[in-house]
Amino acid sequence: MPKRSLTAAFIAEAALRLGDRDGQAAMSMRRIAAELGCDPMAIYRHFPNREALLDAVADLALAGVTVPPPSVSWDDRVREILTSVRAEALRHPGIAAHVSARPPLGPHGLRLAAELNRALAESGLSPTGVVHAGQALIAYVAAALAMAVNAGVRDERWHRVSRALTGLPGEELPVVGSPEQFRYGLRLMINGIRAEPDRD
Amino acid sequence: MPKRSLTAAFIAEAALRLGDRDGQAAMSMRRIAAELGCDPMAIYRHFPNREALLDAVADLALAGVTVPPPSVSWDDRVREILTSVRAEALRHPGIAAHVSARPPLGPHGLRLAAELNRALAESGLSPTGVVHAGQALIAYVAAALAMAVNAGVRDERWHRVSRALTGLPGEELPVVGSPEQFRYGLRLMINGIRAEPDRD
DNA sequence: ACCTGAACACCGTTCAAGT
DNA sequence: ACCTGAACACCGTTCAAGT
Repeated sequence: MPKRSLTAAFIAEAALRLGDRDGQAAMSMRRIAAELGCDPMAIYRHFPNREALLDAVADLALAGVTVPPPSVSWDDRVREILTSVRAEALRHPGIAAHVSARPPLGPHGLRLAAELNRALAESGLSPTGVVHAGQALIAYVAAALAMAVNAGVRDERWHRVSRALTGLPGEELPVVGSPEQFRYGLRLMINGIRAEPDRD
Repeated sequence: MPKRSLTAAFIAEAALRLGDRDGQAAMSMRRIAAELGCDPMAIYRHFPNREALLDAVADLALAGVTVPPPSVSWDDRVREILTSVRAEALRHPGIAAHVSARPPLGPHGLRLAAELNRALAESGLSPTGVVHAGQALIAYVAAALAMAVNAGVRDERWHRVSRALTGLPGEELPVVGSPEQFRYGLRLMINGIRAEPDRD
């Protein structure tokens, strides 16, 4: 047998590669098993179900996220962590949607959530404020990521309604899910944190 | 034949009711057809595919969203519209996840996006700022809604990481996807809009 | 011309049968 | 005891056959 005892990590890595190559539609138990050259049921020996496997793959996609050193200001650290999360997830088209749909509860996700909270703790927010703001920021990144995955290209109907209200020509309107749009929302939230009353 | 010529609206309404009763798993073409007492293929006469049908159902779920009169301040209008969107979507468990996953491009969604933009236009943001901020707010609502759908209940692992950083007892931590958590993030964004430099 | 439903090409997961 | 793969209970959608 050429399959060498399967491990959870090996399965998740193969699934990530498969998704990078063939996209989200390829992330079925049957096709992942085919990629591994094993029986679909062999995967269930290492993961209770498909969702658990995808959670592991999603966490793997966050392995490359860069965290700035503590010498960097708290708001730049928040910005860089979240921008890097979005960018890393988008580098893995097969799993990006799942990254956006699930809480970051794998080892890499928890590490990043901890780093995010550590940065927010320096903002002067109250302890509950830190937790609230951290969740709000994670929610925002998740949504921006989902928009980037789903839209990607400019949607004419979106533009029609925006144009009607602002009078701007369509070319100047931000693309849904674009990096510029992402950065703007992030700035709003960080500005909002700075404006919170319970800061030092 | 008791089925009386099917219309798109009639199909969408039946699907919404079915989802309210039996949840997200019931929203398959086959089960919706069974609810209607028709052949699954009859639906394709009115919608090109399942996604188009779910888009229509999602828009229907937004029919009851309340929009405050223009006499209300812009920030209260933003808050009320978005809070109402979240609440109305959660009243329809079969379609809430789809509402959060897709841009609001149906008639009700476009109406609400227009109202949101109108309110933001009064905030003093530049025209592009209005569009950016509107998209960021919609992204935030979508993510908060997805969290409420997916989590709902407290997730112990989330709490573990938050507790480690803040030293708070678990009982005081916000529940992921809770209304309080939603309101906090919304306040951050509105505060952030107020802090934008290009306001009047 | 319109409509139906059988069929296609898949799913995730269970479970009985094999080693 | 462990593992395999056939089978179950579904999918969304195509398309040929019927009216």
